Amino acid sequence: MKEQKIILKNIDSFVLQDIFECGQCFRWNLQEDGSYTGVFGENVLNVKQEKQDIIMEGLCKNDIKETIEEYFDLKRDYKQIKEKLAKIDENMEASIKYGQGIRLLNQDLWETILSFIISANNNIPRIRGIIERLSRTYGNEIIWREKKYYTFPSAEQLKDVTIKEYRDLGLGFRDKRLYETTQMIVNQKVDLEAMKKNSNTFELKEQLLTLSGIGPKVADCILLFSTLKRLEVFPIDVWVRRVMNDLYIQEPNENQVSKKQIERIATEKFGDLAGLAQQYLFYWRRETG
DNA sequence: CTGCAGGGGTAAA
DNA sequence: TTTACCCCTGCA
Repeated sequence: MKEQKIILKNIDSFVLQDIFECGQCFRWNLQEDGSYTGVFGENVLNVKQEKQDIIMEGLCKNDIKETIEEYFDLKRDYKQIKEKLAKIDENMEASIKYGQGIRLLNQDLWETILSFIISANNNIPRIRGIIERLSRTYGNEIIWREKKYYTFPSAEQLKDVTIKEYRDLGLGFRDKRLYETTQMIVNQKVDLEAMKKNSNTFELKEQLLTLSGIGPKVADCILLFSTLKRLEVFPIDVWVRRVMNDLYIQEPNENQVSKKQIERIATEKFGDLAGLAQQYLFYWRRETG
């Protein structure tokens, strides 16, 4: 672990608020100066934007350049993707204009699995609080610039945590789900390392669905927001249902619209970029009402 | 002040 | 296909 710094100049498609507030992550905190500080893996990082420059500094386990290239998905050409999606219709054009700085983070698979189990039927402030307490209680402490930070606890670190302890942490009915999923992963009923090498998206989703607390929506979020990075999946939550119905279906009661129907339209319109289209539409709709 | 709906769904009936 | 679910917040 050593203090490192990197400055990205003239980088395209990179806006802090878009990246950190678009719903894909829960551990990046807005600072008073407009920068964000977060913990991912063993790293603590502060990211700020000054004119055209993105300045990143913090404690990194490995080389900061490689670390952030991977985490912030810097090798992907978002400009090209956005141009392609914007041509589809005026809705996509508007949503991309709004969230033009979005990048889909490559987040640790294990952390993403637990985070999105916690997210089920929950609101963002509470999700963030739970994850913070979980890290503070069971993760490793890192001190940077005289402040304490905590890594997200590993499966091994959570292996002996009881359902009651989760409940006391404020997890509510998700206590059992966290416990069961952790046991399944520790006992290799689901092999995360094998999943990272699996190229079959359908198989990956099937495996995720065997874990407690993971249904179709959470599975898709994990496929999209973790290092698995499947851009073709299309997580459907209340906001996506709403925006898709308003734009493309116009059923008076949006709850009547089936997921199958939404998925079919998403695949037809957005193809293998459905996941990114979902993120632009979701962020646009949730932030602008 | 109390009551209640609803929130980035899932599991069980 | 429907319903309960832990906890917090906003609002009647």
